[in-house]
Amino acid sequence: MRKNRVTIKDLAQELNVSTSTVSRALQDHPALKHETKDRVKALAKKWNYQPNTIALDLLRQSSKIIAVIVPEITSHFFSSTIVGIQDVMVSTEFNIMIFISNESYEEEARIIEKLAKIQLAGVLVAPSSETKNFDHFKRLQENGIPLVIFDRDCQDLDAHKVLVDDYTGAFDAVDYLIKTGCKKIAHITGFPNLSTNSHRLQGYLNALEKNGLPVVEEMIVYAGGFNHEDGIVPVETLLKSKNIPDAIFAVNDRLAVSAMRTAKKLNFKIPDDISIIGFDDEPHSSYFTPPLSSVWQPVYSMGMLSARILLQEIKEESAEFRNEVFKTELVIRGTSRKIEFKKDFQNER
Amino acid sequence: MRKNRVTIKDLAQELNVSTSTVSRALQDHPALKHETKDRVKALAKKWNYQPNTIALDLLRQSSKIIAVIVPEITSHFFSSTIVGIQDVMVSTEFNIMIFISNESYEEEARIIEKLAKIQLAGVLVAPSSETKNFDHFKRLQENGIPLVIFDRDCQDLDAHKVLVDDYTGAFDAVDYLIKTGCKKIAHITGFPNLSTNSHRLQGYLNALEKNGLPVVEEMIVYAGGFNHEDGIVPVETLLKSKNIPDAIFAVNDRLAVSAMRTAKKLNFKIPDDISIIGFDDEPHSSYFTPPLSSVWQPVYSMGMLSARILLQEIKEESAEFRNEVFKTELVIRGTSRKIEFKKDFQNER
DNA sequence: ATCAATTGTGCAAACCTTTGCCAAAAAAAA
DNA sequence: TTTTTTTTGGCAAAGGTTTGCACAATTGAT
Repeated sequence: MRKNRVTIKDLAQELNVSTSTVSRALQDHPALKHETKDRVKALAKKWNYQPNTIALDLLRQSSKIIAVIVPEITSHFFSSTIVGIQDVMVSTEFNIMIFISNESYEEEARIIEKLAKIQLAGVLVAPSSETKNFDHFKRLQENGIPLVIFDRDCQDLDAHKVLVDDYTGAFDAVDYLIKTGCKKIAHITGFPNLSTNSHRLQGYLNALEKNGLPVVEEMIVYAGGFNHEDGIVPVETLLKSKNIPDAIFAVNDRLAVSAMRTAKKLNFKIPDDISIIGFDDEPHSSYFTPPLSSVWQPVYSMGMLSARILLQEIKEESAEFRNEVFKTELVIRGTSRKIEFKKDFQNER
Repeated sequence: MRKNRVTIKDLAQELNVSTSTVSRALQDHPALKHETKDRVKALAKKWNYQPNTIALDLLRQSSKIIAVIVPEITSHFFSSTIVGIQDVMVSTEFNIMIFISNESYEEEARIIEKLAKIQLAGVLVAPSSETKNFDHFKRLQENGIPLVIFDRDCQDLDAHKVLVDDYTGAFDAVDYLIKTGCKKIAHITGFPNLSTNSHRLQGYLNALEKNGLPVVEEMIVYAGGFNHEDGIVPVETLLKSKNIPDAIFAVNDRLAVSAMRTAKKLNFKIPDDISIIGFDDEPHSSYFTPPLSSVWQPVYSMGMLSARILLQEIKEESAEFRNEVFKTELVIRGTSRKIEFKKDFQNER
């Protein structure tokens, strides 16, 4: 079946030298005649010699594999992050192995269990929304496996972290809505356990407070998940209640989109009757009618930086854990009103 | 740094037996006293012994790694396929390594070059849109590495293939448009080299022919890529020409969406002035206004089947190459008219 | 008591590569 | 020529596991 690979022994035999000479020749060891080196290299090339990675890994007691664990892969968010990671890794000797936790703590723990059997160079993980216990991550660290947490924070876990400033992103969005005249702003959020969600909620709350608006309990609704379907019922309830909001800030674009559809169905005019702002700024968001306003996150850069930090840690264990936080950007499109110049001007002074 | 792993030698030493005994005990070898086995197993458990994968791989001269090469990962299509693959692999001893070719032949060849250095168990690949030469795939096969091609066909390459019946999918969509009264149907397509594109084009052409409609050269427009942006100029040109279509069949949803937006901007009513049908049925397609009609593909199943066929081939080389073709499904929503009963009835007889 | 059959266990090779140490050969110095 | 230095290249171990072969010990049969 598998063709016999050319090994260093084959070369040695053919050239009547020892395997060590061949090995050294291929590595340009200084203590070797040039002529010998050249002969070896020539034959290696001719026979298309490929070093046996597995043997090398065995020798070094570690493979060149980096595991990436994400809650899901079908959203633009995580797939783009993976592209960022891969784009960094592709020019190195490392390769990435992808695992999907399906937002399940159990699955995540099982994956890490499985990883323990493989000897890998490092792990990048965006924790599942259920993950409250970090022992499995700690075990990894205790075994000397470099770890970087990205996107979602693990409080009380000492590790390298690459996050997004969700708080400010949310604050700015809600602050913007208020500046355009909205007074009753609802917030659709998800699993409260998730750092990204709780930070966005906090941003929402503080923006209300800063602008002297009251926090109304019923205006904060929880969706059961991150997908379009998960938003329909909560939003419908909200828009059919006595207390109708004049704006919705959604924790992500999918929920924002389902809010849009529900609002339209109930004959709300967007953004005149109700403004909507999402989070993530997915590529198709600008293609909806009206185009969705959203909070953009530097996902690709986040993936790249996470990868770089991990590589750095693999190269040399660092004394301190890094904690990088990326800034978001508010992208205003058609689902929110424009700030009028006069108003803005008044605010400025 | 890395903690010392427990090896079979450690166990052997502690129990005063040879490593072979330990090895056999852990494998429940028949020629071993029960008592010995139990003692070994107990200690292995107590010391949390984990077999060294690398050593095993070296022995078997092959790792438990499967490479998956896709043109991109941010679309719903490929990310879902990957989920299908992963869902099959997760319950096996195999893990997947993902590589992204960015629709580039060169990159694809480079990846395969890189793979040759690693000894892997098998490869799953959706070829890039530029790939016309299959020597790199053949080289893989010649080296005895099991290979499965999915989504995109490689004509003249003998390999396991898991594809989608793009031809019928397209035919049905266009046939449907004609049944709803459309007479001037345009088609936005992409790289003609790609099997999926050419099959969809063929389905479009044959549907016209079957219904006695003429093929108009200018009605077939080529977009430079698969993304939203790539559709804007071609569609604008089309809709501003003298010869305005009454329907657009797009080769994928992204282009369909950009056609929708352009049509709206030019004040076309959808579907009254112009019908639109896409391909892929991405999850958010139904959230546009009006909701996009599209051709659904069983992406998840395709990923799963590809993975299963590869596993099968890894287990035992099969005599024949399999060629599986999945059926699509036409999903009619708001961007295309409904078939009126009478009309349908008339057509039936 | 002797031999054969059975059962349990160990030795050592094999998988491929790197590398510390040592020795042989060559060159330089005396 | 002899000694010293330098250059060159080989030996063997190490990394963890499996497994064919052989050997030892036990049991059963004669």
